Amino acid sequence: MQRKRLLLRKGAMAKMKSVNGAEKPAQRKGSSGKAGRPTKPLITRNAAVQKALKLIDREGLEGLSLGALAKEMNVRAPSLYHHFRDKDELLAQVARALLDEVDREQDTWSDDWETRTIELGLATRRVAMRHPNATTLLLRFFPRQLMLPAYEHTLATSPYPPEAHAILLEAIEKFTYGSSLFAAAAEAYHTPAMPPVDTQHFPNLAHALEAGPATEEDVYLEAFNVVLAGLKARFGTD
Amino acid sequence: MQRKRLLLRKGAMAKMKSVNGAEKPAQRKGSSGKAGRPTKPLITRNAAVQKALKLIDREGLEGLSLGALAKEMNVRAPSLYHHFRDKDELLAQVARALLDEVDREQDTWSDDWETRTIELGLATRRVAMRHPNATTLLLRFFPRQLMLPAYEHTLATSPYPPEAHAILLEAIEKFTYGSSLFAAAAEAYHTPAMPPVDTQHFPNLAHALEAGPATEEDVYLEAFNVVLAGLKARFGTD
DNA sequence: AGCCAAATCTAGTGTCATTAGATAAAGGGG
DNA sequence: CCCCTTTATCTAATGACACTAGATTTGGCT
Repeated sequence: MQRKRLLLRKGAMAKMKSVNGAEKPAQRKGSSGKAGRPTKPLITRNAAVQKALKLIDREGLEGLSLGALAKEMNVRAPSLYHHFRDKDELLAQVARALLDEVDREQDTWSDDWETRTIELGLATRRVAMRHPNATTLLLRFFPRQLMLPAYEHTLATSPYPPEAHAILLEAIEKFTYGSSLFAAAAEAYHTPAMPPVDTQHFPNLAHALEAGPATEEDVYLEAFNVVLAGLKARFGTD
Repeated sequence: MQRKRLLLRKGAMAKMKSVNGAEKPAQRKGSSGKAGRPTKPLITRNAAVQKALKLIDREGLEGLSLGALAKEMNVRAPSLYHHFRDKDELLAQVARALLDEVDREQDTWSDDWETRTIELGLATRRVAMRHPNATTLLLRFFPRQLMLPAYEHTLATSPYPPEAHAILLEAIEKFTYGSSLFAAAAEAYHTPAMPPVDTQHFPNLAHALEAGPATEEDVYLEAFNVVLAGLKARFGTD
């Protein structure tokens, strides 16, 4: 059941833009008030995904039930199944929407390799902090396809030899997502990134926490520079 | 309606035992087969947590329902609420159990700082790969308290000055968990860590993937060494 | 001997994802 | 213009599940 919607109807394409004028209207238009097909589709994949993300931002991941999303769209929950096979497919699209936000910034970035690499990581982390409740979705539904062009660009312009590439990606990607996921989780669940540390038992740790860079993002940036320095030390020639 | 059997006399109950023949063990011991407090507690927090982890390992995170766990323990689901406030409290204990596995290895580690630091990261990653279905719990319920002693030890013996400590922790911890979380997620959801990459469109990326170190763990280790090299480059004196 | 607390049970409740099947409009072909 | 298929929504129902209420039985303390 549920075909696969390989083909968008052309008519639908033309309007794809109205995504948003829907605040309150979306009332049953030319209908007798019963059920059946509406004059104008009430749901589009895109609108549903965006509303879902907003709902998650506002209420948390657990706050996203199909019922709640449907209500948000002035529609009933089962109708969403006409557009998504199941809830997971919707969530996967939300994850994709997150990385799309990163992707859209790319043309504003520097040409210098190190700078651009930092900008990619930082953009990723900032999207995570903009949507902390949704960030864990990236773990379950990582749309790596989306990032391949950016990664290819990173490797193609990198000053390091091919043998370094896999290691370079591992270091940068995993560090960035590790930092982003934990920072987002701390925000989402209202738990401090670090618990109160007993200065008596853990003097070095306690000191590190108060003496470190001002913001968590600054710590991230400094650590990113450590990674870049490591790449240069291990693989650099100049 | 449905009477509540408030007034049944004990004698009447004596024969209604045939319940099920229940697998084999943990049969009600000194009981007449009804309900009530058992002679010996059937549930302990620890046993429940361990069984929960096993269930997650076997069936996935979604496979852990309180009903399933209860069945595993020859008990009914609501009984678990005598030992855990709610499911989250149980899951938090499972997360703690994971880090306990890391913790228990500590005394086998080297005294050399870099070696020991790698051993800590590697042990963390290996626990994640031993329990890939449970690993995401670390994001929601990170029992950082457990790791404080290990972190303090790392800082106390590190060859780097205090200003470096916060950055050092960020780099090592976030990289390690980033790698572990993604590797575990790939395993848990049966999705490849990297999708098939089109050699035409992404030549550098494709080459990096086939030319890189043999196993994912090897890539992790090499990248870890990059981080360590970066620390030395940025903060080292010798 | 009696009472309170502990540990389990049976019976629900409400929420939620998901399915089945009815209904009505759109859009195309005669 | 009528008919027919497809599309998009609905109502109703199902089954899992987390969690609650309150009954029941036993252990331990006084």
